[in-house]
Amino acid sequence: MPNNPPNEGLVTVLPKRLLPWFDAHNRTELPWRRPETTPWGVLVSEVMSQQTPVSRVAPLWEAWMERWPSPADVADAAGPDILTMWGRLGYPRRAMRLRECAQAIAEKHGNEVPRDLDELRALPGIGVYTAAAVAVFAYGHRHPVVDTNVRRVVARLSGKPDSGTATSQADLDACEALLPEDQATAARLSIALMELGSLVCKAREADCASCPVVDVCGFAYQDIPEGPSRKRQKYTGTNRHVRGNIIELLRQKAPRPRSEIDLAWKDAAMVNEALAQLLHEGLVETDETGLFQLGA
DNA sequence: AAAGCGTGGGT
DNA sequence: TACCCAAGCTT
Repeated sequence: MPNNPPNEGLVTVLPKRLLPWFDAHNRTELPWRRPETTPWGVLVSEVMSQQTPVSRVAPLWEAWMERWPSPADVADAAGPDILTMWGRLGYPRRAMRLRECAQAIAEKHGNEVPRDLDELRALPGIGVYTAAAVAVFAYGHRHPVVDTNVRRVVARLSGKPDSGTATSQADLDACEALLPEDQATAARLSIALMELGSLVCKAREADCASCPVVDVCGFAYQDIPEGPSRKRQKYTGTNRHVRGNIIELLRQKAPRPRSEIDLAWKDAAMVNEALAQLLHEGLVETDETGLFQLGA
């Protein structure tokens, strides 16, 4: 009896079960899954989806890609246009970083999204997850792609509670150990794992009854205590709330005088603080006459 | 390395 | 009503 590593079975079973399941349940209506989508389109979809539900991203991605199809198009766009187009997706700094990313690709990579994981990781706004997602989903490479869905799925498969914290090297290793050797199969499995977490093995409630790998899962038949959940952040009444209101005001109409910025929040001191930050970060600026507008 | 960064839908 | 959750990244 060979002493196989514990994941040997799963490595064989997962593709056999998950790939057919994915063929049947893959959300092909997500616009970036159309076959003609470029690597840049994939990258944009991933950045927009950072901490934002894909249902809200989809329509915006369509409009964005139609207006600015390539990195060079985004690189040349004006700041106020970028921020207005981004709309209410949230975390507007992502939009500005996406433009920086586009500029780097246009200037240093010949307007082509790099294939190499480290080159991707070096781009503004691209972290470990997004770099892997682009390398795998756009180029079909073999890397662990670990977002909150995959982290949860992999943890549950092995019968452990999801850490609920930021992805660790151990999470990456655990995922990598589940990938088959064949590149194309590994890439397909990576999307399937994420889709399973998104549609079936959900955070609040795992729908084990409709799971294609329920019989090999360490979670399904056990009472796994939930791990410490990620620390939740307040929004109502916080600095972020004020910042959001100010940016929204300027998306609606700009330029505006300071007196109208003060309408964003009843606490003037909080407006002062938030506005100072936004000016410092370049999300807001003043024109020659001292009126406020979205940053260039 | 913990904290900060938007927004909205579901329960 | 609150709270949870959503394809994370940066400093």
